[in-house]
Amino acid sequence: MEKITVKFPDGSSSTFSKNTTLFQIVKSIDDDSGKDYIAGKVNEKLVDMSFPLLEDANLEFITPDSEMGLDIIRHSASHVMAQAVKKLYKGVKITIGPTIDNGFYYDFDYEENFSPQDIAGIESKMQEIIDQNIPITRRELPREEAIEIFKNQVETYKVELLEEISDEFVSVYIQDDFMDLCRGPHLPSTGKIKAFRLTSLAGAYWRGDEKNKMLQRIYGTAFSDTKTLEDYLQRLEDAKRRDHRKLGKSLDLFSIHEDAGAGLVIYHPKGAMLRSILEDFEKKEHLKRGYQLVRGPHLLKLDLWEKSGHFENYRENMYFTEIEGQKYGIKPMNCLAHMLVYKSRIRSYRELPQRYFELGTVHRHEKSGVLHGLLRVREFTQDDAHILCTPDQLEQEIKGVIDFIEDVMKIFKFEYEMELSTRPEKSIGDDSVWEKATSILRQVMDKNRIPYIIKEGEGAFYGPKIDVKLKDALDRKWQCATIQCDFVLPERFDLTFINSNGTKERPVMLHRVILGAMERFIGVLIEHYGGAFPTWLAPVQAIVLTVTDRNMGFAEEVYNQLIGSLLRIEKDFRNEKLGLKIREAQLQKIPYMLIIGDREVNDGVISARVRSGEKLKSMKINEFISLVQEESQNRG
RNA sequence: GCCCAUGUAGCUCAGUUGGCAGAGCACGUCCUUGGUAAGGACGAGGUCAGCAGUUCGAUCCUGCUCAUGGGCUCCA
Repeated sequence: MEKITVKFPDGSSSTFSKNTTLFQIVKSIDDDSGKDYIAGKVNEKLVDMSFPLLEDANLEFITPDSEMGLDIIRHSASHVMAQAVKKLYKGVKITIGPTIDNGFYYDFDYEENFSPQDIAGIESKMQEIIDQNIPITRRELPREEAIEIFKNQVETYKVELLEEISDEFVSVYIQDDFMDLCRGPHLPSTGKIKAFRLTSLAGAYWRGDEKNKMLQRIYGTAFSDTKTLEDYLQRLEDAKRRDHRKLGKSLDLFSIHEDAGAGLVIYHPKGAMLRSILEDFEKKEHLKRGYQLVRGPHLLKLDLWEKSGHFENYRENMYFTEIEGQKYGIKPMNCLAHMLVYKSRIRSYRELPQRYFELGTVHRHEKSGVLHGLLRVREFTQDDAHILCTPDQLEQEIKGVIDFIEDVMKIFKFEYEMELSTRPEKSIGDDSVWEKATSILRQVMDKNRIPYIIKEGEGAFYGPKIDVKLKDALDRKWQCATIQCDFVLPERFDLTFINSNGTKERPVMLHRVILGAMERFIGVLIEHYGGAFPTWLAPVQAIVLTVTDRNMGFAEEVYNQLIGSLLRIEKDFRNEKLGLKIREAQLQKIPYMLIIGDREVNDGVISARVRSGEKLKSMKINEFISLVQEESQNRG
């Protein structure tokens, strides 16, 4: 019989007869690791355990607890879920069921809507299928034959998918009477699923297109064992405690009122303070980098929005009003006024680039279903700037903005991902101009070796963009910083500058934000710090606590001296026990608690307790003031 | 906007298969003056999201509206 040589990751190798499967190899080799193998990687290609080796190969086995192993488990779990749903609900059609970060889902088309009660039933049916330990087998067959089979099963979505595949042969996976179109690999049998949970129910459009039918999506997750599943669910619970909506309430930062309107944020004193700190920070950082402050109105005449293309391309997101027969649009962006600043007189190339900065409040009509705490609102303030520069300056200006973003993200210790978005369907301007703008963005990213992913067709209507995405407590991504390269609006508004030859030339405009929107950034920031802001950001930096009523006089002096030094201080002189006051200050996540008892009054000092629980040695008030000021300066 | 769920005191949540609405925390008064995460007693607090309908009677059943949560689509 023909022999083949198999090499293992540890460098060893063995010979087997041709057609030996991975199963047989595992059995034959003396493996005392006690590990369960669920799939393999043959020459870097993932395969099932039943895969027969036909030639010499490098072979690696996949364990259930590895990243790839988990992916396979989850994929098989989604098949088991689909099988369970088909068994329970006659006439249900299956569509697609991929794995996602931390889990999987499957989309179903069924006349009646699933309810949360159905989920329990589906879970127990899945458990039955798992307990039966049904073998999962792969079959390759001609595409036409697969189409026939799925047609007979009235799985019209599968037929639709198959009709778009150009391959002559396709693979399907079969467990019992259930068959699904799938590349694989899969677990050898359903019993290998040791821990799973269905997590939620949602609607989802077929192929993600809102023109298509809405399907029913069931989300789930699976792990290699019960312990890791429970750890994961626990981590989710913990993350929910960092939710900015929860902390916004308990730390008394902001509220959103049904009476006032959805998506409209009302800042309470501490939230307003936090925002003000960020705004001061922003102004300084922009002035340091050669930006100038400008300011535009909230209403601009409709004609101007028509000229810019906003009316045509952005109308459904805008609010309109009418004053004395004149139509106005409420600004959803700040660029128009900034262009009018530029256009207010003739510009020379000598004064470019012009960098106009504004904490610009905008209103956008976001669809009701997308509103989300501070992260998606209808009125928000952007740290917006428009840079008007010569085409020659464009690259260095883009680089300048990227550096700015990196500097700021480092200060907050944010990790982020970058994306480059290209021309969308609904847009203005010539292809050549879009091509130019897109390639320069790409060029700057590549030149500076900044990793990014490309999002086709997701640019702004006037130009391509680079976005920075930050994650919330539940790892959902939110766009914050963005840089948008625009050759189109300068053209539409006939912006010019006089070049060194004395002739008129067209400037380029960069639209950019660094934090993005104050609301969204604050939302992400709250979750990032879990509400325990560093001293420089904390709306309340310290709280003065008395031990008994006797100490109030000196405590009041301390308090006054501290607020006099512009520290952000609260006081709690209530007739309560110290332990209670400390507990409440701790729950409010205040960085320092200053305790004033008889000892402190006698010595004219304060005793500070840090949020961490650490007790500092007693110090004079001035020492404490310097300590906080220094810490704030270092952004600690 | 679409799918599913939810909406009870300031907050977190019980509850009534249709018959006067409950707890803890917070709040107020009093007692207590206590040294690093919850001292005690008493008290006040509700159009059970809103509007309509069914019913002798609706917080509960039905419909619509608004809002919130998880997704989809869309965006900072």
